[in-house]
Amino acid sequence: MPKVGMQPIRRSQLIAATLEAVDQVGMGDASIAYIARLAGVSNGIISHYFKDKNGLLDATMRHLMQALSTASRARRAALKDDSPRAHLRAIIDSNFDASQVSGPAMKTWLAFWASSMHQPSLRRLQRVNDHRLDSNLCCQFRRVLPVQQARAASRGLAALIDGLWLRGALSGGDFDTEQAIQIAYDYLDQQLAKKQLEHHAA
Amino acid sequence: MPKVGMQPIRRSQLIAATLEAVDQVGMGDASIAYIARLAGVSNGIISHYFKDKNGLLDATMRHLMQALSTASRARRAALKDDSPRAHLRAIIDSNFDASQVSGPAMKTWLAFWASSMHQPSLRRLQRVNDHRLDSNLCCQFRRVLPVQQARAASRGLAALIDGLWLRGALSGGDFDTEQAIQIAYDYLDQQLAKKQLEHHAA
Amino acid sequence: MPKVGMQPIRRSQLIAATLEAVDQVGMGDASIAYIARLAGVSNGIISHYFKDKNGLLDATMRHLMQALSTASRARRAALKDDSPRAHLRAIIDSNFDASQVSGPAMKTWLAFWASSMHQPSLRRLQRVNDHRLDSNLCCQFRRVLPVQQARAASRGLAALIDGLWLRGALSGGDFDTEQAIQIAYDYLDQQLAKKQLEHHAA
Amino acid sequence: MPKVGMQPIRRSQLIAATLEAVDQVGMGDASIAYIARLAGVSNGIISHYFKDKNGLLDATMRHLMQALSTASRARRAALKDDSPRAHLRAIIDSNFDASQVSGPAMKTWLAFWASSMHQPSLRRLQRVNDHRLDSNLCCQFRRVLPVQQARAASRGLAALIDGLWLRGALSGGDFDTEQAIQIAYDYLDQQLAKKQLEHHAA
DNA sequence: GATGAATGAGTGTTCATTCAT
DNA sequence: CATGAATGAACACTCATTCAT
Repeated sequence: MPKVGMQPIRRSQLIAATLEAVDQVGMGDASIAYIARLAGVSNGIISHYFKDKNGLLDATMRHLMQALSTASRARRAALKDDSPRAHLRAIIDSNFDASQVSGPAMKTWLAFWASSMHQPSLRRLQRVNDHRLDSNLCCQFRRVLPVQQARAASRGLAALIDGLWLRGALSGGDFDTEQAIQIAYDYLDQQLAKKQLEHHAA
Repeated sequence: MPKVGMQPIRRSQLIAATLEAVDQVGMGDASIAYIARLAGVSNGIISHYFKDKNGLLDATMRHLMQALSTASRARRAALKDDSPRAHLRAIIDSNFDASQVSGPAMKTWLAFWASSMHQPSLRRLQRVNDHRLDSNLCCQFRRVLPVQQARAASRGLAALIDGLWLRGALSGGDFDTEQAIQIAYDYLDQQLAKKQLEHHAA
Repeated sequence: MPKVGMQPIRRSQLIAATLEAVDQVGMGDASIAYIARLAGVSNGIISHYFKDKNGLLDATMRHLMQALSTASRARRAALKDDSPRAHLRAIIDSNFDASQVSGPAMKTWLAFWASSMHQPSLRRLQRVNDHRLDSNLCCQFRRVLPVQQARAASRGLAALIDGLWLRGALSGGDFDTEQAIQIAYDYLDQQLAKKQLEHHAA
Repeated sequence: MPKVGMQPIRRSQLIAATLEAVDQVGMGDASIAYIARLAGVSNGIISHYFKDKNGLLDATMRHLMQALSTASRARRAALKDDSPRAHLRAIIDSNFDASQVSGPAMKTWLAFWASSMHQPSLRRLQRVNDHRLDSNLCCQFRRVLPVQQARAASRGLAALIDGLWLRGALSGGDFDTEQAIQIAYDYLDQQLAKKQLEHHAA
């Protein structure tokens, strides 16, 4: 059933199949044949749309990142309160969004992280993503904290988010999102509380 | 030539070669042939000592964990100050010990984490390790905090440690250990500070 | 847009692309996709005009042969001198014509020769071509030599031409055409010189 | 039935299978699977002994060349007459030796020639071989001819030999070796005859 | 007439594993 | 103990071909 203009359809179909495959058997065993079978297409189609397996994995990682940044942007655009605290909470929330703590997403992120240690193209994507979170956080912290402290706070919060996420991913299937968010909120408030201390000291 | 008692020698020789291999080419490309070449032995010997490749990876992960817990125990045994704060700082320190932030260690940990999502035996090891850090932290926090708070604090600190470690690993080669430790110390002190607030409130 | 009469245009366009492809990457790697890309058309069009890849290769070889025989005919038609020697020199010249010693031509001829060992259709073409050169040469030699000698002389000269051509093709890019032609002329004159000897002997 | 010291045995076994395969189906269709089946071994063994297919083809071409030079050396060592003419005749003979005009040998040579146009490693081998024939011929011609003439004579004879060989290969299965040798002998004598002419002229 | 989506068999290659020596 | 020869399945990838549009 060959048609015209299939490119975007097939691409997202194959990316979805890749996520599903990584969820089911891990990235190591997510062969092209396996992914193609999940997508219900032939093996050869992958090179047709992504050149090779690497192209597919690249596209899949890009898709995950875009999903995250889209979710984050949506949450922040919907804020009624423009305070730094509200923005930072929205960022925290979006990192524990359902789309990010699902099995496929978590497994794929982890696998990509591991792969990125030895694959320049993935590593580059990885660093772009890391930097974006960091800079988003820092931007907000700087509205209430001096630059030095803002930087430390954003590093700490970014690490805490990733760490909570990581331990959630590794712990099993039951991710207690609420508890994780609470811990992150706590950290956030403690960092913001330094504002007053700073003012008193000044 | 006495060939008795080779077992422990060969085993650690092969584990070391595995770590080196994962560092050099990643777990995906760390084939038995590659590891054997690094160790300077024949391919066949691996099944002799570890049954199969999985056995070797299992043993390697166990080795890493043991190294971490040994380092931690050593630091804590050397403490002159028995306070919870001192113990918790020692635990933090040992997680950013040189042995844990080296290239091979970081790459191998990451690879194991990713693999553990799909390999029951690795997953079991992983959870034991996670639990040990958690319980060590909680144990100390409970000496000054009520159980509920102690649990939250230990989860937060564990996550922060892992997150700092993770972001350090992913960021490139230059791991700013001092900054990471400082952020963790900060978090620790904030959690411990709740003791007084709690007492006042009570 | 009148799409009638495209056949001859498309056919020669695709044949030219085939020659270019064989020149660039060799016959083994001259895939339909590669040729189509060079020609700036879609993959599917080749079966439309040539049924399959074999049809295209067949047509390409026919094209090369026609080019050679056309060149030869043109040279001989332009002769002012009708002597056997003049004709034979013209034949020699046309075999080292620029169109025959160019990279694409040499590489394609060689590739076809090799393929013709295992492909009946190409082999048939090949033999027709060989026979034509032989018979053209023999025809002229017979005007001055007895049949037996004429046959030997034409075989020798044909072989010498092919051999010079082959060694030129294999040697690299720098084909010393003049030297090759000189050697062939030499051989020609020696064969023709047997005429007198023969007469003397008679 | 794995044994030790199989390397030389397996290597020549696989080279023989390669020649047979190229003879049967041509180099294009001589897949590793086909060759392995002919040799009665598994596919994987080829990489074990030759690293990859290219290594096998390289070794096969080297084998053919060595066979030729060995044959040539043997013939020349057996000469009772040390004259240039005798040596040159021996060289001619060895190029039409049964080992060189057999189906497998001819088809493989042709295929290698074609491949060498696009494969640097084969091209290098090819040029070494060409140069050897040229220099052997020239060496003998120089014993009776001035250098300039010797060089031309050796080029001509080399080309004639290759051309006769090529046309024999392409013509079908029936290689009239005797006729080819006679034509080459003729050429040889004509070149040697220039000695006297030269002297007379001088 | 022309496209390009789609197939699926086939390619070279890698690899964990087994086992005779 | 240790070797390395040997296997065969699995892999990513290529390709000529078909066909709905």
